[in-house]
Amino acid sequence: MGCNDTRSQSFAGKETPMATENFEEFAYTAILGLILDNRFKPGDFLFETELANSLGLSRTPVRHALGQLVAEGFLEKKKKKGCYIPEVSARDAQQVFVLRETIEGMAAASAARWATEEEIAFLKSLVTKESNPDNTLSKLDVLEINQAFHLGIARFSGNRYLEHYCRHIFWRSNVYVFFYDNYYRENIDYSKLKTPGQHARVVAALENRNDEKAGNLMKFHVRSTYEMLFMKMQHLG
Amino acid sequence: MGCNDTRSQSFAGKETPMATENFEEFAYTAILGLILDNRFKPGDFLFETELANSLGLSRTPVRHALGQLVAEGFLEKKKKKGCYIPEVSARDAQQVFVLRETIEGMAAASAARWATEEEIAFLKSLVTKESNPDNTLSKLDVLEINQAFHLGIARFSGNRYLEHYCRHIFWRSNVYVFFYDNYYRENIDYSKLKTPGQHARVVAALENRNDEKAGNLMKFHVRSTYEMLFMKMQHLG
DNA sequence: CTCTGAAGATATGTATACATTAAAGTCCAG
DNA sequence: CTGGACTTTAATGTATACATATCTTCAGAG
Repeated sequence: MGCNDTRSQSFAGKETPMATENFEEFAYTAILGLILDNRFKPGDFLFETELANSLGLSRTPVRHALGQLVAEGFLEKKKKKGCYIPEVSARDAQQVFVLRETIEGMAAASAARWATEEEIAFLKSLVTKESNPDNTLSKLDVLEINQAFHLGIARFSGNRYLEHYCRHIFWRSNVYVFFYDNYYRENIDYSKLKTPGQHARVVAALENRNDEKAGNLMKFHVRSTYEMLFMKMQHLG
Repeated sequence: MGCNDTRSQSFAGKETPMATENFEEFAYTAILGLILDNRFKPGDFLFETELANSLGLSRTPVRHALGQLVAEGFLEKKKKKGCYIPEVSARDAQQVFVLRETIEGMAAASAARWATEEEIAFLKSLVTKESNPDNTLSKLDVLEINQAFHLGIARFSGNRYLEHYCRHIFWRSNVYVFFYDNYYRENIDYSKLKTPGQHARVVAALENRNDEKAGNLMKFHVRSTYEMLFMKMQHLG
């Protein structure tokens, strides 16, 4: 149970704290990295001592970081027992994605009003990258572009609270993306998936400053993602 | 600066931890109580040592609790400086209420589908209380009924993430309700305000299981609250 | 008088020792 | 066997001592 090594692949790319950040922040991002990197499975407990040792810290900052992650809903906690990865279920996935649809829809609509031209250009560059059939993008590349796209729109909404919720529900929903990924590893040409086209259409609506359209297209895109996942996840029960 | 006494009036009704709860939980609810009770003004810092002394704890559980409150957006934090009450502004209020409108609207719509008959009856009883012109309700009573109503609907939405966001944005928006309250203390007959009637109509929609109507009525209600506050808050700038 | 900077005060950040408790294991009686 | 109470164990919960960074203050140079 838990993680025995500190090596970090892909997402979990932090082994030492940056100059500016303190141990609490380092622990937070490191642990979140481990979670997003799927190093634990639902129901697994994250032990303070074990994490502290593997990160080379004392329990204090680790405990603080775990508290944050619980407060933000990435982890759950049993009193005097510990923090653990939330169980996944079809019902939970439905709750997460229904909410994400609304929240991100709202963010896209708001971004149509508040995003600067430079910000929209940035989003456009992301779409260009992921749409190019010449590039051979790794799964990780795709994940990172997708993250930059969704969190970018969240930021460009100009509403700090909305951005906060977007980030949260995005990461929470990604638990299901990763979960799915673990069970169905295939080689896919991502440029042929529906995602890039849907992203492109959202950006087009942003360029036209059409908030209603941007919101609806984003909602459609999120629902489309959910349905794609759910088709493959019937076994969750 | 900060709070010098431990006495608790109105909201801040906790001086000793309950049997079941540990010091971290006690500190959390106690500090939240102090915040909601308006013991601090925007920009005030909450010192760990001071809080620990006044609550009769060590800094450890207090610090943990402050971390939670920051993670949940009740407080902001400057590194190596401390936690402080977020500043208020017209722009911030607008962001908060626009979001609250969407979030609580969604919750009401969801509750129309998922709330049990008992839960709807509970909401109805709250409306009855606040609508009764015979009762002389204190400001505190009204605040508590209002809280029970809004957080009740959040819970009855059946979506734990949505409930989480509702709680958060509700409390955040209440900063403005309290702020306003501090500047404009008047004696008002609450049963004559628009609020009880708007609450009643939301409940009626829930009874009819009309999700769209429930959502729209709630959105309207939240916007109405905002507009009422904003009329009085032009001076915020 | 103002600006600069160095020293002191104060609050946060971290490690560690110890207390507590939930749960797993163990032993014995039925 | 089986069940229940005791023991052990391994984790969290808490207090405290110390490290560190930031703000304040005050002195001295320009």
